[in-house]
Amino acid sequence: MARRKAKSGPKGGKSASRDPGNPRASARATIVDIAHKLKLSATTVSRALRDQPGMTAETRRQVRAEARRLGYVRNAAAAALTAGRTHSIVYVVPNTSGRFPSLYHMEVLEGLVDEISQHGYTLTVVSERHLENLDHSVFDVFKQFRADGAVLLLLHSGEVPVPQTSFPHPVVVVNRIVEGIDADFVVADDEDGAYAATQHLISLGHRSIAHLAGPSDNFNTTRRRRGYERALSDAGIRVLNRLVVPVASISEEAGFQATEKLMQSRQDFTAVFSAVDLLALGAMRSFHSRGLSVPGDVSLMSFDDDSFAGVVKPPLSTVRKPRYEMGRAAARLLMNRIEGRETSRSVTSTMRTKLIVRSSAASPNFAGRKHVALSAK
Amino acid sequence: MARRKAKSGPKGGKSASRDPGNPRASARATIVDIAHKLKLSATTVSRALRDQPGMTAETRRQVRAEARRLGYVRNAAAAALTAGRTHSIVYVVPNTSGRFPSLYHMEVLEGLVDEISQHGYTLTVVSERHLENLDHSVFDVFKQFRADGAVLLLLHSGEVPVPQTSFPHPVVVVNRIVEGIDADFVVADDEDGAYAATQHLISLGHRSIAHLAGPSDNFNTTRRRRGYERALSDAGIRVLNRLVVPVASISEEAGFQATEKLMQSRQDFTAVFSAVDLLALGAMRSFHSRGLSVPGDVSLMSFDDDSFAGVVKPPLSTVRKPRYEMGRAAARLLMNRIEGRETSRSVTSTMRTKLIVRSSAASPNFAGRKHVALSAK
DNA sequence: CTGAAAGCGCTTACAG
DNA sequence: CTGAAAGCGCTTACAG
Repeated sequence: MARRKAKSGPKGGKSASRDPGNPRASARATIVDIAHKLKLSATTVSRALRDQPGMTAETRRQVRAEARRLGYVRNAAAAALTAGRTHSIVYVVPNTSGRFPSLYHMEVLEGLVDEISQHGYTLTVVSERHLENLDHSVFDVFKQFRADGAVLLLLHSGEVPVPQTSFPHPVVVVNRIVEGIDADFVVADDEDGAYAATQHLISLGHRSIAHLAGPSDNFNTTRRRRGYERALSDAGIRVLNRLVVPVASISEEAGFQATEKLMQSRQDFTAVFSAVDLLALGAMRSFHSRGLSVPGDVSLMSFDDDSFAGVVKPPLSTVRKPRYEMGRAAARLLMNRIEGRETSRSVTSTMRTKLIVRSSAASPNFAGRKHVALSAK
Repeated sequence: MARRKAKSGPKGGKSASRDPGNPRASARATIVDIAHKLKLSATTVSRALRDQPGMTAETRRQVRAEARRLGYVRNAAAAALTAGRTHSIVYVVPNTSGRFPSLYHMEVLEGLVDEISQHGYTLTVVSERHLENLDHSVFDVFKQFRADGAVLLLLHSGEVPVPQTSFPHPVVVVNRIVEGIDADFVVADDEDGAYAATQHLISLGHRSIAHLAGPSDNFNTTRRRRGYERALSDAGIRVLNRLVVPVASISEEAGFQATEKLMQSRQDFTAVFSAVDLLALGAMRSFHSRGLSVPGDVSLMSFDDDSFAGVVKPPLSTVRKPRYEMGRAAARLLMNRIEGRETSRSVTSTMRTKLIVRSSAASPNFAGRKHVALSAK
């Protein structure tokens, strides 16, 4: 006979929980334990537990009560094997290098977990690095892992290797829109956030506003630049290319260098809108090194609300993406797809950003301020 | 007959990958696909794939080659169901409120994922909040989720509800040691880190060093205080209780208040060792508001290397825990337990901290400095 | 060194 | 409204 039968005693190995020889074992109740107790079939129990229609309310009630008494928890492996769905979502952890991505993706992850667990789903985390070691891209995640859906947080700029085949399960891409892939998207309205930041500066009285622009192949910073330009235009202010300094990479040093360059070009301006907080940090260093005060001599606004933003001197006025909510939104999109409520080809959920007003921007003090152009060394 | 057979055609439903009617399906190859191709049994294929002994090198080679050709990936659900182990680890995401915990647990998580995926394990993330909604504590994680092990990052101070029964699978607790629970532990050597920080101050010439102490029920900050006291004693400096200000909760404001209190008590000191970066931030505010310069008039050292530490003015000298490495260490402990290499009752892995010297601490300028005691308002 | 058979705990057509 | 039977894709004693 089968070894398991032999091992688990007279009851026929139906469940370790009733095995007297193994009192302290994991002792998981199964669906047939419940069925036996109630003199029902496993089929009925299974249906009752999954809220399937076609049964007395009374039967259902009894099954649930018994399940609760026994501390029954569905064996996810068995369910996955038979039903062909795992009730799990994979989240691909990006290869983060800096701090901000880390913070970003943690909050996305938290939103994700909170939302899917309410739907009875489980989150499996896979690292992009691991996928790469297996010679796979993030889009190949289903080749290696079984899940009912995936969310990919895409943090890097530039081209993305668009997969040849369509995905076997729904995919949500967070943080950027990639053309030509069969997925849903969650992004923040970076353009609108940048618009609001710039407008804030304008409403303070600034007319000459420089911009530290991110890399031109970055999905998010290019949209921030558009927001900046649109805010100026809408206020009847000309967009001057010489006030826009593009930056090739995102770092404090890059922000410093870009600002130095701006100063050396002897443009005059009363405010700067930086596409990224980290760049703003470099800008501050540049200003301070020239004895310029923020916001006394120059106002500064930025984007991201990185963890240091509220803590630097002066605290940075900036724009925040709803990171946690973006995670939840991604989860909801996935649930809608998986449960068949969403049938359109692709949906993009664009989330509102939030203007965080701190103290790095103020009205220009035309009379008393040091002209930044004069501070060029 | 069975519906699945009927559905997948003449080959007997062995695998969708050979079903001509469904060319684009998920098309997962199974073990029997490989077996058929090679005229072997599923048993042998299964064994070959799991590196079990007792077979020709040649057979093994063939199986692996065929598996690769077919893009075979083990069906984890089936394997879990039969073998009784899931090859997955649960990570319980703590309820973070502040930023630092978020950063902390992200890096722990990354170390965890990287390490376990090398062992063929998968990471399932569960939130503490979700467990609580189910009326469970973090220690009940196995009641709700099946996994071969768990890692719990315990961030909060104070008592912990020690579980009555032992765990059905290995558990590693990260960030604190809890007596009376059947687990392994990964902690940093906070005492040693604090000792090093204090010693750094002493070697700079400070003899009068105040301490912003964390909550007295916090596992980590109490060890930091011990490190501070031991460093003083070892240097022949008396530990003065009036130079130690305890704080009830950890926040910038609490650090500010504690420092104000210290100043008002008119103690004189030339340096402060703060148990937590966030408190140090409040201390800085207090000093600056009194026109005291750091490190000109007071030196400041801290602990955590929170994300703002390198970015405030002046950049904070502090102590860093190896967060990523702690995640890996937790994973390794788990693997050792699961694979039976570790049999002792409990092992605690204490990780070395790192002194990060930036610019908030310098030699005391006894001649020129403003005495902090005189700055009391 | 290799395989046949049973079983893990569910779910799903199908039949009543 | 309920159940018997087959099957998901593996792994594991057991037998040769």
